[in-house]
Amino acid sequence: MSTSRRSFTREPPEQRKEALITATLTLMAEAGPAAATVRAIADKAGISQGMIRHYFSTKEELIVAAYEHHMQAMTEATAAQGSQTGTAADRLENFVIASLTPPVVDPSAMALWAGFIHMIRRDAAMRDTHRRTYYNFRDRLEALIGAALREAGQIAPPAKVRRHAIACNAVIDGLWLEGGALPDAFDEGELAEIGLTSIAAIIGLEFHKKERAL
Amino acid sequence: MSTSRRSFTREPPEQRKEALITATLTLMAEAGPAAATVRAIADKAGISQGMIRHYFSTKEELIVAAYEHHMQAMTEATAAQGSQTGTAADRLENFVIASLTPPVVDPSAMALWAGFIHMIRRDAAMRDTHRRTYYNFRDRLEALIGAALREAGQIAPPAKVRRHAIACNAVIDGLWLEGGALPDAFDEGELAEIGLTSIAAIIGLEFHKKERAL
DNA sequence: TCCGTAATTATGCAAGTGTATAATTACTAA
DNA sequence: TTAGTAATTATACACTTGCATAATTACGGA
Repeated sequence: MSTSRRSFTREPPEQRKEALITATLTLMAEAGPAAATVRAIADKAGISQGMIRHYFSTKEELIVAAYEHHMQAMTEATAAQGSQTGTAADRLENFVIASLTPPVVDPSAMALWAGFIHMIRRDAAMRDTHRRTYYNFRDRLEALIGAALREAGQIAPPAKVRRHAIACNAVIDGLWLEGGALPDAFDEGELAEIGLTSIAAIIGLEFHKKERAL
Repeated sequence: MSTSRRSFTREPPEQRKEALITATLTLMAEAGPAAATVRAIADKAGISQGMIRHYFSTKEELIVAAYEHHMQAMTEATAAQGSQTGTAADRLENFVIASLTPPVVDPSAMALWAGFIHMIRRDAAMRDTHRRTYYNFRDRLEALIGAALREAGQIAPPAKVRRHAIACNAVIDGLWLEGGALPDAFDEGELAEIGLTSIAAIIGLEFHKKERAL
């Protein structure tokens, strides 16, 4: 009989990887990057630590995958709420609101992001993910701004729309950051309201939707 | 004679603390938070590791002091360039420009900041420093905005000036972040230019200074 | 000049780290 | 039913970590 090992079932690679990634993100969000050790990750995922090296060639690689996962989740969260229907201005408005309210604005999500972002200077894969994520967000914003301006009958040179997108992106990022870092400093809905007002001023357009319920 | 120890001189506590703090910041900026071990810090500071526990009750305490130091340096850098003389609009303009050009905008400074900021959720002292730093920056911005508006003969309700300050702060933070994270994505002076244009639009004022040299 | 004190160095320690490897076990296909 | 194989677990290893403590040394006041 020898020593009794814990029983296990074989699972598809994608499921195992996802479990490891989720465990990594949970640990990092709850207790910081330092808490995401191979043993803690494996424990939280309910498997043995050998699995990390089996599915990822190194812990570093798992971290990169977790970063990618987190950023994709945030991207999807901003795209979820009806950025598809309605006028361009409406879609832009929804996009901004989604970006500046929970669950996108969230202390855990912000801390997680910060725990990753300092790595982009030293890790090429992390840098690449950051670059891709940033441009993806900004390009979507730029498309919405351009469409909203055209919709309002304004001619907008591409260079100007680009600068608008950079500026609006910065407003959103800044407010998102501050909402995550000091959650008690802002009333509910305040970040979105300030974001919309600022973006309207920057691109020279007004949003027409009625006040949202608080 | 026994074993030969390295010779040393006694130095004032402030000097030792500063050496340790500087070493910590350098290591964290160059190689990330994980590289700032007690041994590496002591080596870089040119003293033995026992000094860390002698001047700080724990490594954590040194990290907090280093964070405080870094944020104060950034604060001073934004205050340096003539935010004292000239019209309020000029001072606001200088403040924004200083915040959106090197050495404030800097990949190392940004990575350093990110390496710290994820700790504010778990460490009360870090959280306190962040809160203080954030409000200090925003309050200075709010004062400048209020003065600039009054100067232009506009009446501005305090609540409105507050919202303006939150928004302008977000623009600056966002641009600062993006400039540090993707230094090649923006031309020299572009961040400051976009920042000034956006802030002018948000508070409804124009900056009159001539174009700055690139 | 010399002694006491505190700063400083050196060393030790228990715990934890990522990774490598060996031992087992579940599942598949014949 | 039974091999074979790949997934999974368990364990070992070399190294690093933060902290504690003992041994030394510089310096100021008598």
